[in-house]
Amino acid sequence: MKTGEKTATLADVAHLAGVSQQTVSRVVNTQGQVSARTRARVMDAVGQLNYVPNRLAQGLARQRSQSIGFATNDISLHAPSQLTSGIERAARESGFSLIVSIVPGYGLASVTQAVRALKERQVDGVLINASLSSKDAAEVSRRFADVPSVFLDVPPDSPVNAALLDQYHGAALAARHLLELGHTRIACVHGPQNAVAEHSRLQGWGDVLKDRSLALVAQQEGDWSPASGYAAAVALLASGIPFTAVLVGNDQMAVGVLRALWERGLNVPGDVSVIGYDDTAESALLIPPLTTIRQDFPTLGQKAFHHLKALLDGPEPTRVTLTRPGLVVRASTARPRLGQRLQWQEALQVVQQHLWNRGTEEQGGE
Amino acid sequence: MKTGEKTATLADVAHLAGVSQQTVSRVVNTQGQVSARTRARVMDAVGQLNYVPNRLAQGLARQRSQSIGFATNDISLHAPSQLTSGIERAARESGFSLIVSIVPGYGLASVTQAVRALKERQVDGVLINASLSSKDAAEVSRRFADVPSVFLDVPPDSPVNAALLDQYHGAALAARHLLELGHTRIACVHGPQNAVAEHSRLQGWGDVLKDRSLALVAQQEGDWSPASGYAAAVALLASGIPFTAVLVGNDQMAVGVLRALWERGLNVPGDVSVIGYDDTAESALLIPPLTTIRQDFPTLGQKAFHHLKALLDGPEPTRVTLTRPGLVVRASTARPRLGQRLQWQEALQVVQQHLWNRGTEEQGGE
DNA sequence: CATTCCTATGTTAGCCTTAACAATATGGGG
DNA sequence: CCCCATATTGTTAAGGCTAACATAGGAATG
Repeated sequence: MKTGEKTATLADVAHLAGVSQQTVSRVVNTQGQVSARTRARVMDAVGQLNYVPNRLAQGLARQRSQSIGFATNDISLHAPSQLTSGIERAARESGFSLIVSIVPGYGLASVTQAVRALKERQVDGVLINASLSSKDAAEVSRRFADVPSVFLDVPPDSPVNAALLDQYHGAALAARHLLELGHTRIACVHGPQNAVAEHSRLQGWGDVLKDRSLALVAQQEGDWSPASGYAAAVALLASGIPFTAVLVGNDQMAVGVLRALWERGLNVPGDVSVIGYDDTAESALLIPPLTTIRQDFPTLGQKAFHHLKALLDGPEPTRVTLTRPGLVVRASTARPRLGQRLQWQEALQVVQQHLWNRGTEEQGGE
Repeated sequence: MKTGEKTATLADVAHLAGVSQQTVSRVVNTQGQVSARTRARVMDAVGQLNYVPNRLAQGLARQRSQSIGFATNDISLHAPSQLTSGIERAARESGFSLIVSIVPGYGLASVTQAVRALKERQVDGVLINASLSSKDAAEVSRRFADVPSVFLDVPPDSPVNAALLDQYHGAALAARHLLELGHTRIACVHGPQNAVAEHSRLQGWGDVLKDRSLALVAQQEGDWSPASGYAAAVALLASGIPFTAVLVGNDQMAVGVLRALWERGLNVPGDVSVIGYDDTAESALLIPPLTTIRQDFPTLGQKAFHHLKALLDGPEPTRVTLTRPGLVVRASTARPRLGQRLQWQEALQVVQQHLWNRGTEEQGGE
């Protein structure tokens, strides 16, 4: 903070009110016995000087900063930003401030660096939303043993405190849905492999298919972005491998997949079923409305915070909470109807494409 | 932070290394003269004790916390989350931590509350991304005169430090684009009126139309969400007022608008042109690809931080920086072709709708 | 009326760092 | 061999707050 006309301190207030610092402290923190008269005088002085407590000093004296840290990877993505929203809210309601520290990249080193920065700030605990193997999570937890931590993106069997979404189960739900519709040739577009959650999902998809002696007919990796979903779908189509359904790692990539299929004149769900993951705000309004797996990140954020808070209040045994996502059936999935494509649909595509081109050529590029 | 086996302090390190605290401080902060031998001994002790500096104490002593605050409204929205990403990054690169405080609701009181919480934490400065009138912004700036502040969502003529996107100009770009294509019956779906930026945009749209003696034929308000965009478009259609183009306040609502038009069997851009605002990652891959106004929030966040940092380093005159967004022409806009709707398109809608319904009825709800 | 027990308030000593100043050592010039 | 400049290290006093203990009045009790 910059020096204006000097911020008032407890001592200033005490002086003006003619009482001791401690009394002012008691009034400000509404704890301990203070006579109504004194309280009024103090409050008055607080108002006059526009006193604002100094939480740094308070934290130093109390040995508790009333702040928590959130170490997360790219906060501009859907999941982290939704999580942040839930965490901040829960924290604020409990009187905690939130310090955000982005984990730049993957791996133990990056996470360690981010958490260290938070520890320097004396956060009372940390929430860690970065992909970490079971082993690495344990290592982080050990290395920062004096700072309670709750992980949000680690394998469910990690020996650390964690609040997780049951990715395996969610993925299984998606795969089972396709199976029940009668699909047997299923491809997938998954997220980055170094994302732990994605690994669980791949597993979930695979296991369900395996139960029916099936397997994914093709896989492509994206980076969560719509553009990467598009590229992945294009690659899938280019491979020539026939498939009637695609499991997609998140709804954003699904947008790209939908587009790629559309460009090829493939009808969704007539020719290809597409199922996403997340249920973002736009998913219900895409064309077609996207069948997907719902994940409630803000709520997960709140749960994670309260888990952390419990850890702060009284040490509990390490535990992992798993929240099961749900299947949301919309219009992007249906029974497979191989080889029954309607002729006039292709005609439509051509006409529509033509219209768009006309729209585009009138104005130059970007 | 919880007590584990006690975090090491400067004194502990000093003791172990057999030097004074001050010397350790000098080594840790790499400032002042320290002999190589001593430095080595200290570093060794630091390593052994796994010493981490206490930034609270440091902030108290230095009268500078090396942290900045970000007061923003709903961080789960596109703009705030993108902004956060840019700000955090710039801050981290300059050695600052970021404390996030959500502004719960609209208006001076909410903002004051959020900024006060940040001031308590002794942030060196604040970035404020909440809609505030010119007057209210000045009031906040005055009330927290001792904390340098940069505003991100205030009118461009506000007497405060601000880093803004030129919403007026961006909106004008969009309206001009439609005009140039030949549209005269233009409707709009705008965001919440209490959003300052939205006000500028409405103004931009209006002024451009006024230049041609035109006006918006209809307006609907949304809340930035795709669902609200859908509802707004439905209302627009239900009103019976004919229009050939829609200006939309953000790309997310545009998703809903596209969907509503599609459901009515209206072709975009054949029957109605749609232009969004933001250029989100999915915009280029929607069906049809969305013509929109590009806004680079992460970069704005960085600029805002550096503006704030300049304020910290040396008081400068108050200034406002305006960044001009750009028009991205894609396929959702074209010349108006009133009354030329193709019959078979409606037929297609019916068939497709039927297909989807089939897909849906097989599996129960959510 | 002395004694006990609250209630209301004050005092003192830290929390961990840094700024400012003090002190000691080192080395070269006269 | 003394003196001064420089390099290196140490000492002391904050910074704003709270925990823990100390003290002074009363009211209640016997």
